[in-house]
Amino acid sequence: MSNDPDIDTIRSDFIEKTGLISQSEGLPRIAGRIFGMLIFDGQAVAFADLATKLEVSRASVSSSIRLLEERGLIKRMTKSGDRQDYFRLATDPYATMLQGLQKRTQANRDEIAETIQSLPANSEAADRLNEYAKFHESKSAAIIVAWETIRAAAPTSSEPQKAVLKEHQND
Amino acid sequence: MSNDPDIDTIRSDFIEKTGLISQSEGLPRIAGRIFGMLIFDGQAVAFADLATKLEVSRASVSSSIRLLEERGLIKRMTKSGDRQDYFRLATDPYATMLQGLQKRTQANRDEIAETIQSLPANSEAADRLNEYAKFHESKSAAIIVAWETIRAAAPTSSEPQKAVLKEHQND
DNA sequence: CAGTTTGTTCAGTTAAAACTGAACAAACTT
DNA sequence: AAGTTTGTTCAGTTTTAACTGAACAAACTG
Repeated sequence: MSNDPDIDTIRSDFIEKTGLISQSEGLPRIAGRIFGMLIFDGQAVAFADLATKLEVSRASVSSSIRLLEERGLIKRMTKSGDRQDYFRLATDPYATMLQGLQKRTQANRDEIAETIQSLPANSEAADRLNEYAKFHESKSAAIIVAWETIRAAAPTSSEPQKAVLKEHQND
Repeated sequence: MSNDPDIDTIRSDFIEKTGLISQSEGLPRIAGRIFGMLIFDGQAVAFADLATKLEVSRASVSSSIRLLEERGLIKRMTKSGDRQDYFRLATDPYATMLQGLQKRTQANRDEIAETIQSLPANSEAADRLNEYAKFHESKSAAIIVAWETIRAAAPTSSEPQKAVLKEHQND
């Protein structure tokens, strides 16, 4: 009874998974699918292929790509003799994701700290707000730990890029 | 130039902040506001007061309360001689939040691990998926650290509950 | 008992986000 | 130059989630 799914099914299931995971982390589903496709395929993928294979509009690809670039999770590349843009994962996307998460968490903590500062000196609410602030602080600190773990585990700068693909300088 | 905001302004600003923070963590904004109100006020708040003070419908209060109860973040109480339900923060809501986050993160990791398992033995994609799985794994591990930090820091079971308020047994 | 208070449920509305099609500008090709 | 390919933008649509009002059941009150 060999009911092993074929590789294409595995691939698209994985892409759907990353779509859902990303959605739960506050990214649009399409952005997560693009990210998953880049993980799975491993090579630079052409802009048009993203739209075609994911069956979404070029507009959606464009805006999701922008989000992913802004967050530093993917890189845009060019191929000599080809007018299309290509995309691949950034060098260390997971460390970058953790860094982003940590910054947002820290920003939340700071917001709460600000409220505490503005409270009158004797306010009995201060202790409770401080518990809440400490929660964010611990979370932030823990993410830094995770970030260091990831950085330490992945110092191998992966396989060298194919010569024909070169980084696209954007600014 | 004493432009210190009064306590009510500070209070509602804080409640709005918790609403936004919770929203970024995947809870409806109203649930976050309820949570914030319970933090700030420190005492058990009546169901009707939640609806009135937050200027939302009883239906919204009901469903947000349900979410917060399900996640173990708040507790329902009764007051003898009063037919209303009252709500207060659960004993250790932040530890519980971290625990929930950790479980979801671990579930994501497991999903990816499942995909890796189903890949043919020689698949060159496996390494890349494994990086992604390790990312979730590190995140999960780090959250456990944060959880332990919080638990260690907050062993004081706060001030004793007012005698007139008693836990509501729900199942 | 009829009438009130209370919290939940559910159908329907509103609001927010995701997504699309079409127009466009820039860079190319012939 | 006219025509093509490519990615972005933006107005408008679709989808999803949040929220509400009204009906309801349960528990109480007089």
